[in-house]
Amino acid sequence: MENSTLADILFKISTLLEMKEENPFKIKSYQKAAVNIENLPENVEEIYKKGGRPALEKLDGIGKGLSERIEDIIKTGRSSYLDKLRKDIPDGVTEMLNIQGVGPKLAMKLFRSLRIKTVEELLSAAKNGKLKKLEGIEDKKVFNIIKAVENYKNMNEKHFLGEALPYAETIVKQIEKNGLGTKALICGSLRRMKETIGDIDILATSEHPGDLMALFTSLPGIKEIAAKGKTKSSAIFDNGMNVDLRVVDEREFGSASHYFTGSKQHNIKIRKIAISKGLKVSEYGVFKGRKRIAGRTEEELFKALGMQYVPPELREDSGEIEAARKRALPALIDLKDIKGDLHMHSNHTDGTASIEEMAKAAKKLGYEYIAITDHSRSTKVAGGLNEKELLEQMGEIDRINKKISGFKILKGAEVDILKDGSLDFPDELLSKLDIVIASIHSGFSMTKDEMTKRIIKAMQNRFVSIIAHPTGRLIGRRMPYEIDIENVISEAARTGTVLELNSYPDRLDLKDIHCRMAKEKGVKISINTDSHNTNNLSYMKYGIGTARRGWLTKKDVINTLDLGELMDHLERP
DNA sequence: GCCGTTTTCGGCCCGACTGTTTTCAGTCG
Repeated sequence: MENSTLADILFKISTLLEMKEENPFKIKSYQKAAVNIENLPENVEEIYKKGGRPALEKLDGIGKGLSERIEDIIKTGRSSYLDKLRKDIPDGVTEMLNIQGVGPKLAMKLFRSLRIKTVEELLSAAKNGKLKKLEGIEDKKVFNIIKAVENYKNMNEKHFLGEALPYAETIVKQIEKNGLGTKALICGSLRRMKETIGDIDILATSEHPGDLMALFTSLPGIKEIAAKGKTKSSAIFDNGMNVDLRVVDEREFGSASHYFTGSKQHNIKIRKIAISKGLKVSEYGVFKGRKRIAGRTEEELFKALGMQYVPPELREDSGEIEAARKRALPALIDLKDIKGDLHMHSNHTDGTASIEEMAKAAKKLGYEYIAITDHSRSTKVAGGLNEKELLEQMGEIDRINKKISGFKILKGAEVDILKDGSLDFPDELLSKLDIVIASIHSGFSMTKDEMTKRIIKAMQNRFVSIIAHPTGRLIGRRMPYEIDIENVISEAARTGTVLELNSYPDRLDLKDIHCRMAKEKGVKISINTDSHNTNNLSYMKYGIGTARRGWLTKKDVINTLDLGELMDHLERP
């Protein structure tokens, strides 16, 4: 069972407990356990299989009660406790919590007093005046609920990092353009580089907060203003993106950005540490009694708490706070460490740019090398190359390499891993290439066992350098293949195979926690863009963000090596 | 329901906004 599935069940339990007005701290325990499990690199089911409930109870936030619930879930595939809770509260009532302004109390009141049990029923009750029968609900609230339901209905859930980040950057530019916002910073899960994000949070300082709010709320593309105050405004843009802008004083900027960046669990733990030191942390600063002792910068805030600076991408309460207190955080990889890109396509297959155009674009980014890795013959939809075409392409690369100085194009291929784990090209041909990437493009619906064996067999081929997009997921569209990722990582460690972190915004595969797991087993990662045109090369920053979330350093990543070192690394005995 | 360099019992992060209210509960981040 995936950790995310398990975490999901625990989240659902916490929601239902909240609606039943259980002890708030019990509710928090379930939430905390869910978050911890979600961020855990090791598979909880495996932990349980190896060490039983005592092993579970060693995990942070899991005690006797929760280990029993988790055992039940692992053994039966469902939670009898959750099933019991759901009997009393229909799923539709829980769904109403997604409506802005409807929380657990109101949802239950609607259900108990008016028998409203779906979002649709809520909308019609709002429209036909039934809602006003409830105490404490007047016209304004009814109006807001109608608006919120409509927003909920045409909101398409989460947005890709690769979609949200450029959008947010454009808004920041517009805010800073006319000098009203002296400083603006993207915060929230976007700053933490999560693979999908809900809202965009922007923090700004300004000499003229009122004017800045007026500017923000009149930006092009705004569909609706959800709130507009002196220091905070919230707007919904026509692509469904919800953007919050907050303005704070310069001297609060650090503590405010830390607070608005989150994650929630990280903030809670930071505040607890503050309390244990006789301090108080809020978005307005770090306080000793009434005296502000830090807040202008985030560095200052962490220093005041006796900690190392924690980069935003690590702030998930997954060990970063403990490490920062011991000054043991890794020096995370940075975009500028990248010296080349080892996975891209040209117009010989499904790319749109020529090899030379790709090379020149990469050189312009400051890279020393790239690998051209077009598809192999079996990937028919992408126009995969046959042996003869690949040999011709290798000749072309030799010719282009002579033309471009101070830069090297490696001869590569993205070779299909066939259903039996063999490769789409014979070893004799693979041996002529500088780099071989192997990946799966068909036969997704195999059992976990078969799929794991298939990939492991490919890794055992001595010519295979990298496994590309190892889990095959497409975020929001396709689940990962059924594979035993821990086994795959162990085998990669044994064979010295590199695993890819594919930077394509809807892939980000390996994902953050798997990167961390690979690093711990000593497996090297290659962060590649899988570009199909020259613009795609810029996707590298999403891969870097994910790598940082996975605690990777420069030395964990092979395409930070210079060309000579890389060629040595790619040599197989 | 979890947790412990003051604790195995008594705590558990902090503050703003909204809509409804004359002092606050609910919601949100």
